[in-house]
Amino acid sequence: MGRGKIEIKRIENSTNRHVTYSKRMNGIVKKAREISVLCDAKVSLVIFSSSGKMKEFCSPSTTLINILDMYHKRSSKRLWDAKHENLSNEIDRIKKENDNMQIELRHMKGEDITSLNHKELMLLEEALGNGLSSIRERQMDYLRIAKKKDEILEEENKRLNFTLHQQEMAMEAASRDVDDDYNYEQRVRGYNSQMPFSFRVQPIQPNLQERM
Amino acid sequence: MGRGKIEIKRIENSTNRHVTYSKRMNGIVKKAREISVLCDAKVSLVIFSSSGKMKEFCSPSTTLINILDMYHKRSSKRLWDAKHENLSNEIDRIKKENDNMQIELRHMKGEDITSLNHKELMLLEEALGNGLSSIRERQMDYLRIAKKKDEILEEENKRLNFTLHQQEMAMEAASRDVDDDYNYEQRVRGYNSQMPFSFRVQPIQPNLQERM
DNA sequence: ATCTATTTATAAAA
DNA sequence: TTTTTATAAATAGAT
Repeated sequence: MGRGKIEIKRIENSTNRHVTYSKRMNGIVKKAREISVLCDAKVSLVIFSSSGKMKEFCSPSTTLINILDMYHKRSSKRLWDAKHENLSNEIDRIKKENDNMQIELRHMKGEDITSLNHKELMLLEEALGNGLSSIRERQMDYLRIAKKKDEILEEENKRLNFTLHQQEMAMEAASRDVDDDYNYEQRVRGYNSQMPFSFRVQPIQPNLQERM
Repeated sequence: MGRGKIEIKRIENSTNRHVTYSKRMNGIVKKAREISVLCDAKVSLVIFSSSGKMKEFCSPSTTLINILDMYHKRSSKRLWDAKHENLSNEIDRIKKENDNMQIELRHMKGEDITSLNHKELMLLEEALGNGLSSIRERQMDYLRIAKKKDEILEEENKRLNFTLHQQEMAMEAASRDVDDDYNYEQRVRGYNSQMPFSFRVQPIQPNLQERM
């Protein structure tokens, strides 16, 4: 396509060669862009001129990295070292594992189970039953702990009330001895009745502080 | 360059698109080969069709790896390192996802639940309960199908027994006419009483063959 | 760069 | 797919 036909062999005249390079290089890039638009193709094109100038084209829908990735999967040629291959393999492996777990989880939540047969359903039901009973047992633990805590608190309460009562008795006796001590007793009584019940006693059982 | 001018935009007709792809793809590869011969250029060309078929061209004087190396030096874009980093990040991400699912699965099986608080246990219990009821519902479906199958079989059984009985009666009547036919009747009776019950009737309800 | 005669690529049809 | 063929596009050589 030109004034004359040319043989496809190295152009010896350096000027001609460079002129032809720049013309054809633009031509190829244009063609690459066109095929990627017309035909939905992903193209990666890298050209180095004999003088070392680089030209790159990549379809707008992708990246060179992406294309190399696809290339890698197709060609089984190792573009990057074993390390990368290992990473890729590991990703595949973990993804598969992930998918399986996802499916198992969905099944345990009762989703997507129409594909399961009777036996599989039985196993699933058993697993769920076991899970449920473990969880209920654990909840019973909490209940037991709460009850025990209650008991201890109540007992301590009683003890403290008793002590308090004794003190009051003692003070009454004292006030009978020292007549104008009446005001003091009033102050003590007032203090205790203002304080919320829950602050009057402090449990001293660290093992029962479990999180609920 | 063709019978008509075309706009450079995606060819919607899939046949045309594929024809154009294969023609232009060959065209580009030819051009790439030509420029690399005529002008001493190093060219790497990778094309993926929309259907995923790959075509590669690389100047005979070099390799893709070589060109990528040169690309790497020129472009300051880090191809390998970026790739490596991406892979590592993805692995981390997927692994984390994996761990979470693993934990969730274990919890649903009633394992490792001592770290859960009361509210978390309640939610878990609810999820398990929902799962169980879905599964039991599905099992009931199977049961219903089995019952229906049974009913149909039984009905068919009755019908067949009735028909059989009628035939026997007819034969008896015949044997009363033809005196020495007694042996034949004995053979027929013997045959049916040896056959297992389940083989005497054949269900004709393809929709009830669901996998169990 | 730009022009243009010619070659080449390819769109449409088969 | 591949071939055919009319036409569009690319480009060699000149300017």
